[in-house]
Amino acid sequence: MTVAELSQRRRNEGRGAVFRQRRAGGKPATTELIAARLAAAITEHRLPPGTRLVEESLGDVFGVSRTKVRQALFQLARAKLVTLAAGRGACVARPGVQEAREIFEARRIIERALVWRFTQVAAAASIERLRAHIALERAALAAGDGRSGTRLSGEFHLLIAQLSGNSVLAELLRELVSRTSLIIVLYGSTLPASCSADEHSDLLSKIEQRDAEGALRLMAHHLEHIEHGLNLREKEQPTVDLYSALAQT
Amino acid sequence: MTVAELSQRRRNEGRGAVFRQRRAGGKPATTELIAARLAAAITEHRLPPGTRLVEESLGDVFGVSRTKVRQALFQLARAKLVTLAAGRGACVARPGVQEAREIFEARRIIERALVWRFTQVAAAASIERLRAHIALERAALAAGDGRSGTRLSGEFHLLIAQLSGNSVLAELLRELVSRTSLIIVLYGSTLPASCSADEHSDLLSKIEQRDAEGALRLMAHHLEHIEHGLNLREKEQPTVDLYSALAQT
DNA sequence: TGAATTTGAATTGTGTACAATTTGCCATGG
DNA sequence: CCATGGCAAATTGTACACAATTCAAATTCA
Repeated sequence: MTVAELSQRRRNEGRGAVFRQRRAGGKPATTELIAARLAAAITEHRLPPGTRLVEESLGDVFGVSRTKVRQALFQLARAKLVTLAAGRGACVARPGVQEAREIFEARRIIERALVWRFTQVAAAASIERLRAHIALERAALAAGDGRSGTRLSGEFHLLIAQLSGNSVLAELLRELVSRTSLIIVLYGSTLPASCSADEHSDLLSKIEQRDAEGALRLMAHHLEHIEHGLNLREKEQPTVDLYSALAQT
Repeated sequence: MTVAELSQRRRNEGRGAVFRQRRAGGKPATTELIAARLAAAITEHRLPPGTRLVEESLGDVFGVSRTKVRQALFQLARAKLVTLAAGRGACVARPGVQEAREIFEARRIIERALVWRFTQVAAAASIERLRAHIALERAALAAGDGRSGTRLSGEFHLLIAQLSGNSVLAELLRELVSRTSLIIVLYGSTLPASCSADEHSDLLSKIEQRDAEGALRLMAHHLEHIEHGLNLREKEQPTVDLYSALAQT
């Protein structure tokens, strides 16, 4: 059932409370849960960029009133996963190529530093944890589950950040990773996720050998590899082009 | 008039609409404006850490209903400037020493990279802009305006980020800088802000000479200087200490 | 006295009503 | 046939009402 159909159904029933109560066995969803569910749906490409997010429809989906949905949307707007046009509602964000490049640059800066530090301080248990994660990635790929593969690939990077012991940086990186998944669906990653798993594995080897310099280089290379697999040509921003075009006439 | 008094006054008048309309000549404040005003008040130390932020009182101050204030508080919570305890309202955040150290480490990582890049790409106009900013810092210091001095000092770092042409990183840094000002008021900066202006000036010299390596080193040193001027001893979390103290008796 | 409990004021959490705005559609006219 | 204007539906923006919760002070009982 699509979001639009749900919205229609709600209207047909007059007051939506009946429908809302029928759904969801347990307690009503909190604002954070709604934001998390929406964020997951966006980063896992179930809600493609540009999708309109109508408050009341989402309220029906989650079994709550617009109030909580609205708060969740504001939060996601701050995380840059949705764009809020005043008086015009929310859409899943569509980061431009400029923003995409900046995000990759930011990731290179942050993740190089993180992997450098991690290589020096990582306990054996942490390395084991990463190895297990890579196994999950491979399993998802073997099962042909590309969606899980993409998610797990992002989580690998996040895991390094969390295991490095700087939760502030880990939090910053979380935002960048989720925005990256938006970029990937927009500018099509040509490289199969399997490359990712292999490169993750190589990176882990360097970390295990305590080769900080090599690990750093591999991480930088890995991120560049992902970025170059995208089609980041300047084909966007019709608005600005239109303005300048009109100014000439 | 204090926030508490405003709250009282509102109650005394029965319906607050009268008071609310009397205030604020122009149009009602938007959610973003409220968030920005609150953020400014927090980072400029007019609202010290731990201050309770009662929704209705703030609503009176800004001449709006709780709805907008609430949204603004949620935004600030995501920016880590306020903490939201469920059912217990909002307080100005009190970052712990661990978080403080992590924030400084994050800033070192990001700002070293930014200053490196800036040194390579900075146009003459950008350098001039920074020089003018340092003049503002010195003027504030000469006038004994410590509050403006602190704000301007933070803005210098932000300016480098913005002029480096990566607005994603600039945005990340903005959050870190505002959290830093919270740390400074909590853990008391012993060093006078004048040091900052001098160090900013030295940094700008290196940038002007296109000495990327030297500029990078100066920036790292500058941030360490600020951090070491703080008293980041493990003196927090009285709750845990109380528990262990009671267990002994 | 002092610990437990009750009570009530203050505040937050949530839904809902209504106003303001936007948008698509249709009629009207050039 | 296209442009224009205005109506109607849909959607957002905001305030407000009321329920749920928290906190502290007063009260009660041992």
